[in-house]
Amino acid sequence: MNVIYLGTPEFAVPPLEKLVNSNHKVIAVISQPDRPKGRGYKLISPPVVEFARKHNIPVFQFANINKEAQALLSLKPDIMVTAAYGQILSKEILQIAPYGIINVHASLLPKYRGPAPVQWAIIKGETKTGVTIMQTEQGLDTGDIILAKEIDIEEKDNSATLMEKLSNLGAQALIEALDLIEKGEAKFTPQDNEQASYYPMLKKEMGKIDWSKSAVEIDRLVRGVYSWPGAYSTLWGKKFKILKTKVNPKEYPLKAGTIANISDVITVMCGKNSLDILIIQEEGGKAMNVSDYLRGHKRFVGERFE
RNA sequence: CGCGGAGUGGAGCAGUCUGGUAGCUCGUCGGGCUCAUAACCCGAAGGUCAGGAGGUUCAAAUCCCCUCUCCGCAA
Repeated sequence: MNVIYLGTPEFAVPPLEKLVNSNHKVIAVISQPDRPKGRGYKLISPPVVEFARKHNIPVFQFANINKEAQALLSLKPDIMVTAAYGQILSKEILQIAPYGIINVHASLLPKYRGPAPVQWAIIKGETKTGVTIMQTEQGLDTGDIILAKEIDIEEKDNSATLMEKLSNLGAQALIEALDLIEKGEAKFTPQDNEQASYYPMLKKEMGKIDWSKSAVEIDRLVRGVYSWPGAYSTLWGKKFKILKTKVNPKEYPLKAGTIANISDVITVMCGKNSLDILIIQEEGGKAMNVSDYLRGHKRFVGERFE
């Protein structure tokens, strides 16, 4: 089938790659416009655009796709695919392709609808998640389900590693779904709205650690908000990113947030149990193992994260 | 040209304001002690202090100028 692919971030690259190498043909890639990013506000193209250019696939970066129905129609797609595209599609756009439009979503719908399903699944302590291929419709992630694939969330997974796994799993699921649709064998199952949950985009402040919470919860937060926005806390008026932690069952008779012990790691007392910080990044500095960090910094047992 | 921090032996840092023999913790290598050890003791190697045959100076890691690189904020 001739496919128009709509996607933007890193997550959307593997499915596109698999699609390019499949029997289906990607006739166009649509993504968000380049945005100023990073130091100096340089204009950066979305990862999907970079990929498409390398493979000589026509790229469109519409400011508002809903005004471009004619352009899409003239491409004559059989079907369209969305994967973390980033714009809400109008009814008109949804009806352009004869086979409609399907979406790759990184959760087991109807749970974890919304733009940050992977992060939230980790933060909430889920032990499994997955990808769902469903119809794209006007509601956010509410369309009928074509197929889903499960995966376990491991203790060591953070959003970055899990995202990568789900992205690859999603790529596989997407091709299967397209094949089913092409053969006319796809079944469309409505979502059970009773079971549905929706979680919003992460905000920067969500990375701030509340040490009065349990070590288990904080560890989930650290893993869930990695690598954006990243968990952080303040010490000596400086912001420290906390990139990797491990729950430590020890309890100390100290206020939450207090550094209880220093060895190869920094152990901080939490609301319940304590947390070993393994990788830390001081404001302005680079990320490093705590054991390295400690070599050049004074011991600071008894100090307290705010 | 958005704001800011930083580049010093293999690692992490101090020294820069108040120019004048390059230092700390760890690692590495050799030796000692020990039943033994990531412990302890002694010793050694290893740096043109990011780069500029730049400026100031009797003298620059340190003050001034330019370039490169890394990072935090912001987006």
